[in-house]
Amino acid sequence: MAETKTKDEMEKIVSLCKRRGFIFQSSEIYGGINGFWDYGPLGVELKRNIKDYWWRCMTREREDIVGLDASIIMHPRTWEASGHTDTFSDPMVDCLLSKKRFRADLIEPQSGTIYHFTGAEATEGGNQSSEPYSVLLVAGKQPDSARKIARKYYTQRGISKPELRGETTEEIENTTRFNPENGSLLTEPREFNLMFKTYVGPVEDEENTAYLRPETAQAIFAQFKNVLEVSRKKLPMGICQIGKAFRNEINPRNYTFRSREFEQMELEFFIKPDETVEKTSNENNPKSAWGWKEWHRYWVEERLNWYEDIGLPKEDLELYEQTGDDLAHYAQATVDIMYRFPFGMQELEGIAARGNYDLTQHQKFSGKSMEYFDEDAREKYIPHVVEPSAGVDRLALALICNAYCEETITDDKGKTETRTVMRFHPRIAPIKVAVFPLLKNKPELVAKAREIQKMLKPHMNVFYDQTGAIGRRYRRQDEIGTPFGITVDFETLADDLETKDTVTLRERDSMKQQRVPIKDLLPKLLEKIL
RNA sequence: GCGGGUGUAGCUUAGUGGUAAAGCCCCAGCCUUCCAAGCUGAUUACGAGGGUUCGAUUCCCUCUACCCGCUCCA
Repeated sequence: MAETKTKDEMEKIVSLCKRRGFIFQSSEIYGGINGFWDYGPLGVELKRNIKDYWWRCMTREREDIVGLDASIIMHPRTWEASGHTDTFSDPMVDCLLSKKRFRADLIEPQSGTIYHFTGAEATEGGNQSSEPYSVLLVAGKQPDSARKIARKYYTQRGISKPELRGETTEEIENTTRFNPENGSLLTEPREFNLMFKTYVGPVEDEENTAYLRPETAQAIFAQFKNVLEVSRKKLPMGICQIGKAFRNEINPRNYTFRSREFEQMELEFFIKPDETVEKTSNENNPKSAWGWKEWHRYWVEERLNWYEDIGLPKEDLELYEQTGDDLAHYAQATVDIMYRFPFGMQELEGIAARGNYDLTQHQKFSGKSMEYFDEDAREKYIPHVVEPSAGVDRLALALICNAYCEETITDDKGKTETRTVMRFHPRIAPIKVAVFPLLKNKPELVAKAREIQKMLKPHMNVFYDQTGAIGRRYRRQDEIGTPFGITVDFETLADDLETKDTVTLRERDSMKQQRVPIKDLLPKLLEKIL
């Protein structure tokens, strides 16, 4: 069933998400707003199930991790310490000829001769341009190649067969104002600030500038000492958090994949520095000998297993190890967990070994100690950290893409039709079970179905439906990924049959049904969805 | 940010310089003893603003959103 997910399919998925209430465009009635999305009734359940399961696996079922829910707006110094104020605002330049965009600070300085032109005149048609333009000619190239570039530029601007005007030359060294690929002049550098800016208090001035957090992680570092103390944990220990983050993406793309407002699930797992590990490891506890490499590998494995646990197949997941240029300057290692989206292999989660960079920075900027006293080693140090950081919205999209399936089925009479099924893992399916009376105009069927709905409701998301033919109701649930359907029929009510107080339990993927005593329903379902 | 494409009902599509049609979905009712049956009825749309015009969903301009490519991407 591993059919290829095409772009065509992506469109169907987007359409289904809207039609059934998973995802809507934000502010749609006003024409929408680029990079923002809303989750409808089913989408919000899906997201909640994802977050709940992550939270359960990260904190409740572990003894070494605790939670945090920090504010979105923090003291602006936070972002100076983390480096976001600097690195999240890159000056960018565009090539006037090719329109290609560069980061101004990454352009190699060049030396050579600048050819300035004051304009150009068309040899045909008679129109002209008085816009100045310049081309850099590096040593060893013919002057005509500079003129050729200039003619191209003016041709682009509507001057046919242009004759160049006002040529002058200038020697220059180490300039970054020209495109290294073609010599064309670049635009003035423009700031691209990727953090959302706002003002704390009603007065809008520089003093009051604050930012919507671009990641949840920094609050964990900032609260490290507080949380460590109240949690009464010893290293290694982790602090995790789920919350909104904001990035002014230059170009949001691929549906909800790259949004300007998104939700993260982040863990900062604090560990001993490798030097300390050597001193304090003991034979009874193998993990005590783990340095950052072992912990990093451990978290990659943990997270990979977790994705399989909620239904993403191994063959559609891939690990990508960042190296060299990709790797942030502070990171010792980063592994991305990628998923095969219909639009390509894309990152779901990054697991970074960040050394003690962040805590060191916050110690430096706040003047407050971030040190930890290790009782085994009898020494103080700033803990190191491994950070698994996942995107909730990306994961929700991955799960939707993964679940989407169209299958051709043939009925008893040999008629074929298409069945659309969302094969969500029961654990994350928005609705766990649907309850139907076989017919709605038989009060005793309806009453029994309502009774079952009431019984299950406190334990899971149940949907009751009595409209139309039973087959239609099954298909409706298939399309939103409800894994189970319960139908009350006449055999449920028959006093003289063994089937009294049994119902049919239909399984979404196989469409197979079995008769189950009503009293067995709850344990049977709970076992599947937990 | 650049280039190209697109925007008519919840979805998929017709169509026209004189305010719009259909299928599916949805809702109500009837019917229906297990996989989108049938019948009756109902709601719902020309992305926004401006211009040309007696009159614009249609032509023009601007904006916006979505898709593709480039770019960007902690």
